Amino acid sequence: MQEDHLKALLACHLFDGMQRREVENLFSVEQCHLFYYNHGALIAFRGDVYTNLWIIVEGSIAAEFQDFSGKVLKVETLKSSEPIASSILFAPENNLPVTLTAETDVAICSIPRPQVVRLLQQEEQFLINFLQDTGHRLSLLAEKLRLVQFSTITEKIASYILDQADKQGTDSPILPLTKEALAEVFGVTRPSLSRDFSQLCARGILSQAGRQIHILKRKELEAALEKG
Amino acid sequence: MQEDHLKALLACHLFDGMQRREVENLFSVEQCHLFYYNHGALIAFRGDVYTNLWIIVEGSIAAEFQDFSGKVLKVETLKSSEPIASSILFAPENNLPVTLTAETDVAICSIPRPQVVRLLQQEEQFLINFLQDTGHRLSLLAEKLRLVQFSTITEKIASYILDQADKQGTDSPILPLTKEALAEVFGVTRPSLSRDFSQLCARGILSQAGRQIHILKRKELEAALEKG
DNA sequence: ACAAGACTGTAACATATGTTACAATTAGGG
DNA sequence: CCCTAATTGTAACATATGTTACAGTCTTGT
Repeated sequence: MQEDHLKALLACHLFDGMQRREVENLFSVEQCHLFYYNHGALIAFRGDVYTNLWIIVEGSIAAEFQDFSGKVLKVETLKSSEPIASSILFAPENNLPVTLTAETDVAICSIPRPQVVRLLQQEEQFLINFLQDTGHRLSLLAEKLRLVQFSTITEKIASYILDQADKQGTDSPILPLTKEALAEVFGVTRPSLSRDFSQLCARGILSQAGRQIHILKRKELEAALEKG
Repeated sequence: MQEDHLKALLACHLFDGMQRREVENLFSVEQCHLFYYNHGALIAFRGDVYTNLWIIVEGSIAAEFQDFSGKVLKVETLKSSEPIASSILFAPENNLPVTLTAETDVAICSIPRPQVVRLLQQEEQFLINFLQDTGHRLSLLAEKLRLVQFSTITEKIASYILDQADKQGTDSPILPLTKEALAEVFGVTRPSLSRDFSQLCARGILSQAGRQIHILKRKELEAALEKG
């Protein structure tokens, strides 16, 4: 394995709080396999059997639901050093709940389950990290479900923009995604998203120039969180 | 603790494959607390901090999302002997993702987290069971999200009825829920559900008399799974 | 600097689902 | 067995979102 891939692997949060030597004592990198995918490649389908723990060591991966037609709901973007579907590794149904697509050129390290079991048993820190990761994913997924079910497009926009303004520390945030990608994250169509953006502008709450947003009436935007 | 509550506790799948004596050696029932709730009571809100592992020892609990208005999406029904929100116990955000409501009179056993940690470390079987439970919940939640996002009401009905027919081993299944409860499970309004049921009847695919369903054209019902 | 492709806004229209209200039926408790 | 409350079907209407199509603008690679 290349040194940068090994570094990415050891930077995985599952190994937080462990020394590199401890990790290397407990599992042999030789027994892991590396897989490479090109940008845009389909890595795995929803329903595929998942029996090894995959950790991304290069690039990033989209985890999403796909309709038989083209409809998409993006669940999350997984980046280098992140484990994939940790919860599923030990689920009674070992099937991936989402489809995985390479958003860039990607390299994945595949760790056999017995090695994971050994780490869980022999390293308390790894156990805690693993449980934290699975718990965190469940929280994310539950929140996603709540948003999909209970919020209108306008509410999603308001919540997203307020969040970005917060993160970027300004009332003039720049969208980190194209509107097209944002539509996938929200699980709505692009024209519908565009329409609602326009309405918020028409109401004088926002102004936009491409990805550059300006919050003009923050209070009304916050009010839109609860009323649409 | 009453003997029947203790029995329910030990019947929890987390203890599968362990002897009663092993369990009792590893954690002291004395350090657990019992909580009682009446039918209909609110047990906990979404967002509440969750730091002990709760196991139902009597009755059943609805885990659901609730709108600020009255809209409800039921995620699952948790029955006696089932653990609650096992994933969340170790999540970095220790907040319940759903609201818990008592569907009957309920008794809950609350196990302090340190005791759970000890069990996880010292009993491999418990660790496996715990990971299986969290994995299973994630699978369920992911599937729920997919259904909410990608299927029409008619598709949900078709899928549900075919599933029930399968479980009950007959093409004339009886709905185990009122239509009102079913609407909550689907996250739709009751009149909308009723309207789509009527349409399926009008198309000659089903007939219904209260909760008694008859599948008249199984092939068309199966086709409705993919096309609405 | 240019061309090709990606991204964006917009409009007219279609459709699924929600809202509200009311009457008919059923089921359970006293 | 009856009475009340829960459940159900239905209709007219409102609304949110999807669909399709097109034209304008921005990006990016060469």
